[in-house]
Amino acid sequence: MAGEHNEHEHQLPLDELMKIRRAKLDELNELGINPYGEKFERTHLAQEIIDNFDQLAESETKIAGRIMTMRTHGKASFAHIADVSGRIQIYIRINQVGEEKYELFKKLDIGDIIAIRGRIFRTKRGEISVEVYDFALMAKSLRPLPDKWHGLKDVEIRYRQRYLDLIVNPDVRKVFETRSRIIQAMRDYLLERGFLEVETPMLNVIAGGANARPFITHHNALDMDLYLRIAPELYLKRLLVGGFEKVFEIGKNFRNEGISTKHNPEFTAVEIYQAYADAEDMMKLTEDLFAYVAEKVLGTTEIQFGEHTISLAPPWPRLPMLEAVKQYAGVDLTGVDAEEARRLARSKGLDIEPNASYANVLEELFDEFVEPNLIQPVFITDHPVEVSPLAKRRKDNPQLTERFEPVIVTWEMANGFSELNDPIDQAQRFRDQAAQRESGDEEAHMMDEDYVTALEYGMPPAGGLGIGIDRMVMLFTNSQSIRDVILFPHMRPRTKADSQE
RNA sequence: GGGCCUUUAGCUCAGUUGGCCAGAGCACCGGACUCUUAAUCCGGGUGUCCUGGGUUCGAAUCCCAGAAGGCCCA
Repeated sequence: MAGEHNEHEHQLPLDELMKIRRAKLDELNELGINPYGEKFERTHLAQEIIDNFDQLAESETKIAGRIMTMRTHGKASFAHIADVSGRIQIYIRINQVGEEKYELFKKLDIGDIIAIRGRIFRTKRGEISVEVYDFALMAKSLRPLPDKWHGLKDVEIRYRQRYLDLIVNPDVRKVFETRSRIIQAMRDYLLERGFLEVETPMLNVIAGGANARPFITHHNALDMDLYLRIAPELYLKRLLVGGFEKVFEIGKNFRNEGISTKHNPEFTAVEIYQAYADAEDMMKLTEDLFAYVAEKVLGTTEIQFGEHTISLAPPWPRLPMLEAVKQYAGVDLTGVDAEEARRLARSKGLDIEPNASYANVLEELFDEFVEPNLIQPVFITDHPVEVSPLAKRRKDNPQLTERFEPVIVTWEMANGFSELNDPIDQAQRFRDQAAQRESGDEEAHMMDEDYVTALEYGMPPAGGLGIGIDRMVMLFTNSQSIRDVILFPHMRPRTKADSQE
C-alpha cells in the first residue's frame, strides 16, 4: 500500500526546484547516506553557546538545527543553523573535514536539518561560530523555504502553513511562547490561591452558559445529535453544588458565528468560580490576575498596544453601564420604559428596531457611544437582568444585575457576576430566554432543567468570571488580529472539489 | 450577509493606453573563490499571470461569473 502510494507520489508533476532536491535525495541514498537521521545527543543550544562563549571558547560541542543561510566558498563555507533557541553560524573547511565530507556539505540545501560536532570559536569578523569536525543529515528538505530576507508575508500561507511562518518569521514564535507563558502564569496564580483545575464536557446535550449559536455534531452509537459547548459555566456551577468551592477550567469553547479579527469559531477561555464570593470579589481577582500575569510575563504592568500605553495596575475604575451611557452618549435611561428608551436612542441617530427591548437599546447605545472610547481598563457594571440570565439581581434595583465586564482597548476582555443561586428565579429566567428563542433569537439560552435541579439542592452564593484568553494574548503581544495569536486559525478549505455550489 | 481591496516565478514584488519572447531581487542550476554574513564575480528564467467564460486582429491588462484571502460594516 505504502509502495503504491509512493509510486503515485513520484508520478505527480513536481516543480523544478523539487525535482532538483529529489535528485539530491536519490544521490544521497546511492551514497548509502540516510537522509532522515536518528536520535542525536546535543550538548548545547545555539543561544547557550553565544551566552556562555567566554567559558566555552575552543571546547567541543554537539548542536543540531535547520540550515537557514549558506555561503559556500571554494574550499571553506559558512552557514547559519537555527534551533529552538536561535541561530548560530557554522564554519566548515576542506582540510579539516576532508574532501568527501566537504563535497557532501556542498550538496546540502537551505532548509535541511543537520547535526554537528565541532569546535566553538569566534571568526575574524567577530561572530561566535562552530567549526565543523563532523556532521550528519537529520532531515533532507524537499521544498524550498520562503525568502531569507523578506520572510513570508502572505497572511494566507502564514496561517495555512503556520510551520513556514514559524521557521522564517522569528517574532511569530515569540508570540506563541508568550501565549504559553500567559496561560502558565494564570494557572500558577489560581493554583497558588487554592483553586482546583477541573475538566467538564465539551460534548453537550444542552449548549448553555452563553448567548451563542452552537455547533452540532453527532454521536453514532447513541444515534443522537450533540452540541459542542459554548461555555463550561453551567457544569462548573454544578461543581459548586457538589461542594468544590474554588474551581477553574481552561479550555476551548465553540461558537457558530462569524469570523473576524476578534472572533475565531473555537477560542480559549478560562472560567473561575469561587463560593461565598460576589462580583466585587471577582473584579478584584480580575485586576489582580491581569497585573500578576503582566508582571510575570512582561515584567511590567505597563503594556504598549498600538499607539496606546495601557496601565494594568489595580484598581481599575468601576463604571455602571447606565452611568457610562449617560456620560458618553448624553442619554439617561435610568427608570425609563422601553418605548422612551427607543425614542431617546433614535434621537441620537441610532437605527432602532420597533420591538427592541430596553436592554437591547441600552446595549446599542453602549456599543455605539461608550465602548469605542474605553482604552484604559475599566469595569462596566450593573447590566440589565434581561441580558444576564445567570447573574444575581442587584438588591437596590432588581432590573439590574451584579455583573461586570472589564473593557480594555475597546474590547470586552472578560465577563463576571455574582452567580444566581435562586432556582425559582433561574427557572423563570430560562423560561424568558426560551420565549426569546421561540420568537426567533437563536442566541437566547436553552432551558436546562438539569441545571435548575442542581440549584434546587442548594448552591452557595458565588462569584464567577470568564476571561477570553485569545484577546488577552492579543493585548499582551500587541496583536491586531486574533489569527495572530491562534496557531492554526480557521480557514476555508482550498480544494477545487468544493467549488461546486 | 453588504461594501472596498488583493491574487503575476519557490518567496518578496514591478508590469504604462490592450501591442514584439511577461520582468527584477532573493532562492535555484553551472563555473570561480579557504574568515563569509542579504558574501562576491561570470553564465542560465525555471510561469496554469487564482479559475471559467466573454469582448478584440491581439488580454496579466477590458467585461461577466466564481474561488480564496484581507480591511470595514451588519
